[in-house]
Amino acid sequence: MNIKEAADKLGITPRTIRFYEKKGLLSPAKQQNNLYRSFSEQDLWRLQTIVALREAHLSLSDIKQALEKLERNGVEELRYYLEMQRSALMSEWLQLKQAVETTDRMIELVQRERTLPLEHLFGLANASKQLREQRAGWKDRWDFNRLAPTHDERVAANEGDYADYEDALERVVRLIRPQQNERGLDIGTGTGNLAGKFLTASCHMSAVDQSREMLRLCREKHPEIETRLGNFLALPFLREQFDFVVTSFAFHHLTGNQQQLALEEMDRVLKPGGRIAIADLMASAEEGDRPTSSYPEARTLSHWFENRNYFVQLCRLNERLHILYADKKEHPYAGS
DNA sequence: CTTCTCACA
DNA sequence: TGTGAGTA
Repeated sequence: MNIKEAADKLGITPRTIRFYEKKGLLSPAKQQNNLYRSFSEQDLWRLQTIVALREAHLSLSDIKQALEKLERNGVEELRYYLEMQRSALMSEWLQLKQAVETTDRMIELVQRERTLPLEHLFGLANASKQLREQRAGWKDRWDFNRLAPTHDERVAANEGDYADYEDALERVVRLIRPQQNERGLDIGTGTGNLAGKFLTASCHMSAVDQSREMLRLCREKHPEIETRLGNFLALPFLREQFDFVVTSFAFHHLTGNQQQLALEEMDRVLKPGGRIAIADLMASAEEGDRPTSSYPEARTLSHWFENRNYFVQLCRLNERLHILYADKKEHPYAGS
């Protein structure tokens, strides 16, 4: 099959196909006499895959890698690339959303003032820029992919940061009081220990983690859980999807500013009337131990939720370990 | 109809 | 990440 026929079949131009070939995504045989390209069924299948993945906005170099791995290791690898892409798109989408909000505020500002409020405008721009950089600023300084194979042993040891681990997970479940067929999300799920506990209550669980290896183990243990690559700062879900959102032993990996963003994200994906539980190492304000600790401060987190019309309940399991439970009101502006 | 290259956004 | 023009 010649190039034009192939191009027509796929709804692209011959020019584009040659371009993909130059980029190394494709190498159709050439006829001996005239050097015309000749497309086999294999080539066509490959082109179809490329076109499909382009539609998901994968870059050509990503597609190239995905195709190579797809041939060697099968479909599982492709799934990884698609999940990566989903996570990246979600993150871009959040940034666009933020840009829209900033623009709205600029419009409002310009409309209100008679002279051009340059300083104020610039302030808005800067705030937006900082927010963007914080979102992009997540780094896995611990290499959780490497930690994944031994993670469950470590939490079972029940010491250090993971003291009272099981107890904390059980209490999160009791606080949330999962009902049949509810949708739940576990963020920073690791190997799915917390998310797994909700399966017995017949909930549909989704689990997010930034570590591919952790998620692989999670799927082995609990095939029913829907796993997604992603992190706190750009949850790969649309708004108001979940009846409850939980997280355990993960939140403290964020910096203070990132924690604010993470709370907004949890709030975004939670349905009205939904519940949130955060089990993690926190600083207790009463003790005044904040200066020595980089942990989130329990009271600050509580206030964040209270200011947004949540009913909040805080309990403390040991020196550091707390569980913050927050209940989102059904109608946030009722009565006003 | 096809090839390739150079330039352009 | 593609496209358009010009060539053979």
